[in-house]
Amino acid sequence: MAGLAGVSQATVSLVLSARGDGRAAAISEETRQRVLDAARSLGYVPDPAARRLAAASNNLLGVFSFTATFPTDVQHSYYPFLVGVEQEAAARGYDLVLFTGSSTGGAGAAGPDALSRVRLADGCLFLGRHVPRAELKRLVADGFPVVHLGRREELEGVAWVGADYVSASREVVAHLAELGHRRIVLVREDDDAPASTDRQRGFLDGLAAAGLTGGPGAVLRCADPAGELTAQRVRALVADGVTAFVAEETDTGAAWRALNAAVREAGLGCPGDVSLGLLGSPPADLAARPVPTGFDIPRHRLGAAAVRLLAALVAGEEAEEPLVACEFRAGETAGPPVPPR
Amino acid sequence: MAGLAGVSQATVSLVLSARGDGRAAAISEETRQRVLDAARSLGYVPDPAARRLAAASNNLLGVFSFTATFPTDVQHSYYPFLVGVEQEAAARGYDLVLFTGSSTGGAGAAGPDALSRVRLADGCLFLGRHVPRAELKRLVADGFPVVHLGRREELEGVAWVGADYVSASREVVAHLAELGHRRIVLVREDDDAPASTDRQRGFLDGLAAAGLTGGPGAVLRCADPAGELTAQRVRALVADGVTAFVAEETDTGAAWRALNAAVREAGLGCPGDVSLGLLGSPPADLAARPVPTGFDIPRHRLGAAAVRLLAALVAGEEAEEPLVACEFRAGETAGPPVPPR
DNA sequence: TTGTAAGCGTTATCAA
DNA sequence: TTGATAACGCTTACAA
Repeated sequence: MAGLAGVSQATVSLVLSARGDGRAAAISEETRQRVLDAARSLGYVPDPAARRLAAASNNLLGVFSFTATFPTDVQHSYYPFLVGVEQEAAARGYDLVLFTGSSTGGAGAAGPDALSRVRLADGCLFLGRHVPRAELKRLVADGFPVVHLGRREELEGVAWVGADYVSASREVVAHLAELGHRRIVLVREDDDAPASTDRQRGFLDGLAAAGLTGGPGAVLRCADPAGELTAQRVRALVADGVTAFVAEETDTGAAWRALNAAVREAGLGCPGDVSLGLLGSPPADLAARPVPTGFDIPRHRLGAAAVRLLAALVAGEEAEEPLVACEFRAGETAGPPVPPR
Repeated sequence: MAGLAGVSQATVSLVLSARGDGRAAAISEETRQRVLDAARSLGYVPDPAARRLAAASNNLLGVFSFTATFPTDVQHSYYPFLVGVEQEAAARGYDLVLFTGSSTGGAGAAGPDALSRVRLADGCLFLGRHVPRAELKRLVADGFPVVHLGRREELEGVAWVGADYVSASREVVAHLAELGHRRIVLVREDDDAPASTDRQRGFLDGLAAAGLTGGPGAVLRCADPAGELTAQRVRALVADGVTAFVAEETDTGAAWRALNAAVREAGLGCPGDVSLGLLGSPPADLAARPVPTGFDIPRHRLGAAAVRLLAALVAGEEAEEPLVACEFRAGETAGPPVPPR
């Protein structure tokens, strides 16, 4: 190549990497053209591998998930996040490396060095619930840029991006309070995932902000929502003055399902007799009608925010705000309170 | 790294690249362990770019799409393919590089060298309709392993994997013939996409195999199905002895929609009065009921097959059968023929 | 069984 | 404005 154009390899490099940049100043137009022509006629393209070797960064952002990145079941997949991840990565000129099969028994599933593979990229995004803390912290300790998608305050030093469940839950309660509800009950499952805790906090904050009292019965915490949340129980609560219920969103949608079933079984209409709220998005099979009042987790934006943060870390910049706001969804399951019949 | 283990760089390379292979014979178990331990403690991972440059492989398979890889609309996305791609890649120990933003204005959207980025990987999978032929053939000519997902016979030399529409369509016709239908009409759009042509061929093959005659009217080819395929037309055909219709699947589902609309408008029930078949999967909004008799394109398996083929090419092996069988779907829109009322 | 050394195709740093 | 030349981190003969 350099031969055909009659110049040195270095000159070729100069010409070809100057493309786009305005600073073509260092090369004479004639040489430039000669090189460009030769390149075209040879179909020459700089080898990206060599390029990256020499330039020490490879324009690659990793995505590592502790479960299959593309599970067969679209509902429980990371797909929505990836949409945002890809868009933002593309916008910033990064390509994505999907580290496959963490759980699928794939590429490097085996050893504890499975995680080391990610060092191939300039930085890596992590998704999933079950994180191998040690390995992750190791990466961080080595100065490798790491971002976790989902709140991870327990893992000190690990940067993360998460949805602001607190504010979103508070907003839903505020909406109900504004409609006139005075007694609202939260139905949640009995685990202590950050996502659950956050929602409860937001719920209680919202109550307080509206001048309402949480009281002992305001949070219905049940190991098995379907078992505890009976029609009878609902009827009793309503008789006692409760006019609205909110359920937390979980993987399975169990709380929301149980709540709906119990209300229906109690012979109560919604929002005719009671108002319902869902702190999150409905499971796919219940997505149709009626649209639950609640909020949506902006998965696209979360993915994008994660990439932004990661890109910042890679560039050695400061981390930004890790919380992404959720979107309030008016829905059709909440109306003014109605006194019990 | 080599220092910590007290061995030469070459030994490190030997140890690390022998992994998986049974031929660890050339290295003493002790040295091997020492290197492995050192690597683990340092979190060392061979630089893929360097690896590739040094003429080996880097365990990376590329995925390049000519539209955004992750369109917001899941329905029209490559998601189903990616499920298979990821699974198969994981199973074979490959990681995936998503070359982003071909159309999104991303990473390398610009020049004609956008495609050259894929050379970083050991081989690359291409998805999408609008292929830059020249660039692709260039890659192939350079001996870079390339597989296109979807039939691409026009691009000589480019390996591809596609669905076997011919056999699948033939099977649907055979099913109808077995039910007793003697006059079947194919409704197709008026373009010459390979997918359309294949279906028609399968349709005619199926007719012939069942001892039925295609005849001039067996294929209803209309530029605008909605315009041509009127209720009147359907009624006339039925009066003339036609007892079953099959429509091809297209992006928009236009043919199938038009067929359904016309039949309904003609006051005919299905499968009571006429049987219907769909050569493909129904559009999402019509997916519910009734399930159309027809076939499903096994997108998972297509993705997996593409990876298998690509892996074979990367390994310098022979290409395998590029056609993936579709799955017959009994559905609920076909029954025994009924004489016109 | 392990070490030495020659590339691989760029980029970057100096000189010229 | 251009040309040598030294990295870059690895693989792979070939030598020890």
